[in-house]
Amino acid sequence: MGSRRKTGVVKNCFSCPALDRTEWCVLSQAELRNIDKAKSTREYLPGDAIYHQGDPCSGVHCFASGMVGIRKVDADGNAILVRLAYPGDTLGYRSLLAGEEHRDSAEALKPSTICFIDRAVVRSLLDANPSLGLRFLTRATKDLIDAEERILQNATLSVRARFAHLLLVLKERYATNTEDGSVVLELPLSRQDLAAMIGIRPETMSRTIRQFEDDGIARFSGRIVQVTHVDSLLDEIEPENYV
Amino acid sequence: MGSRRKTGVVKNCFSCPALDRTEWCVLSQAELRNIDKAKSTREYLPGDAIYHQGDPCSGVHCFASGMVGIRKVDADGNAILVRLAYPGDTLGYRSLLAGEEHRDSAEALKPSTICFIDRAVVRSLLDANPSLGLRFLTRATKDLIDAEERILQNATLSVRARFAHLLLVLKERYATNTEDGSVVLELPLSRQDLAAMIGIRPETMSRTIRQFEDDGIARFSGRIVQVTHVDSLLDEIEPENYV
DNA sequence: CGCCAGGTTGATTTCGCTCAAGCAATGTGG
DNA sequence: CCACATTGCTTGAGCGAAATCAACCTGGCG
Repeated sequence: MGSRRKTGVVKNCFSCPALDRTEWCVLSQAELRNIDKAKSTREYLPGDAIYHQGDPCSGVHCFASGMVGIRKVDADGNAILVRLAYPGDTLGYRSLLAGEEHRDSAEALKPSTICFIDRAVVRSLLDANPSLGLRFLTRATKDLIDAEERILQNATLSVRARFAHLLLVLKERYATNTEDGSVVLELPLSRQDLAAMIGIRPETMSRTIRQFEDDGIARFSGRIVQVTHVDSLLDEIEPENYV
Repeated sequence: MGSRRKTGVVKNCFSCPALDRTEWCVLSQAELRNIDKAKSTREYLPGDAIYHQGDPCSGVHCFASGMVGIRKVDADGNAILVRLAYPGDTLGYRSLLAGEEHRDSAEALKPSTICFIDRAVVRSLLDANPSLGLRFLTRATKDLIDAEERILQNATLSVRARFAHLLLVLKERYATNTEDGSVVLELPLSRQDLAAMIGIRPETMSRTIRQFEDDGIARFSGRIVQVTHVDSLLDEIEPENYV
């Protein structure tokens, strides 16, 4: 006991801790009640699959709490981590809207609570309440801008810079405490997954971590990272910008 | 004369050659008439900017005919080509929906006809006709899937494979004629822009082109390319897949 | 004519991958 | 409880692909 305290059952959508961050928050009380009745809730443990790439996409998953990673199978058959999802995210909405089957897999990385909403329900809500569609549109647009930003960065930046950037992003979400200017955080990912996130091999990840330690940028101990100089991370990203 | 025949003035939206490919095609006649009255049309010559990265985004541009490239300024200040737009595309909708200013620049690569629609008009249409929003949502989702596909490919595939892929994509759009199995097309891009599209340096582009010639995959003469074996291009992309 | 931008080519270097070994933590079956 | 696989991580050695640096060539264009 004690290891499951965050996975308490979500009673209903109204008390969902992530409701404010979801697209559904524009719905009326009556519409929300519709979802609430139609949804099914499940608890996932680390490693559990929420859905698999290639599965038919029969609805969306509403990510209430926990931690989830999105994976894609590459040409060699490896399920590489492509991004993280956050509570409030609606998993699988792209596949649902664009086509038939899931383009990627979703896997719980920590104990998570996730609800499922059938496509028919989503469809009827989209038809009934135009603001829901606009809300999803805004979301898709934001995701799109992020994706294009990432294309540019992967093409332009060095491995060091990309790793520094990743650390900064993770810091925003997972920094535990800050003291004398340094930041401590627990990486939610294995080295392999860290590597995949910035498109490199695990060996190169190890070496890059070692470089960062040697350069005094951060200290790594397992998944605990102490970033000694946040500014150094920023310096890594910007190759002597002049603007 | 003869070099401008494709840039005839677009009289109105109803006779727009790209209407079927736009999101606006779901609008009623009355709504389309609204756009038609509110829009302004402009002709652009190669090199002309449609909008600049950083500009406030005061509406969308409706790409009727011609050819347009989307550029992004990288960390070094170079305006690198990130993708091509096609007639029927609505330029700048991401920036309009997501935030304030343009995240990239649009530039005419060939003589082009492009209309401008003010954000207020777009907004009122989105509010009035829910299917328009859903249409844009589908579009954004498709773009998003493309972008993520590209992230994966850039990380996974070799330069040869990425160039082969680019040639195949350009072939779909710009293949002029096919004869004895070979395909001839006119590349719409400079070497520099080709290089930027697959995230490499111009020098590497030159060498890759030379490799393709030496390997008998294609013959390059200026911007004219004769792809001798289309199958060879496909072979380049799939590194002995077994599935 | 000289200039300049775009393109090609060559020489060299750098970065990240591959291959390979070793190590610590964890699990498993006898 | 020990012998042993297994898995994730690190480290080293060598290689190869692409970047970088540099020269040169070409075709406009003032």
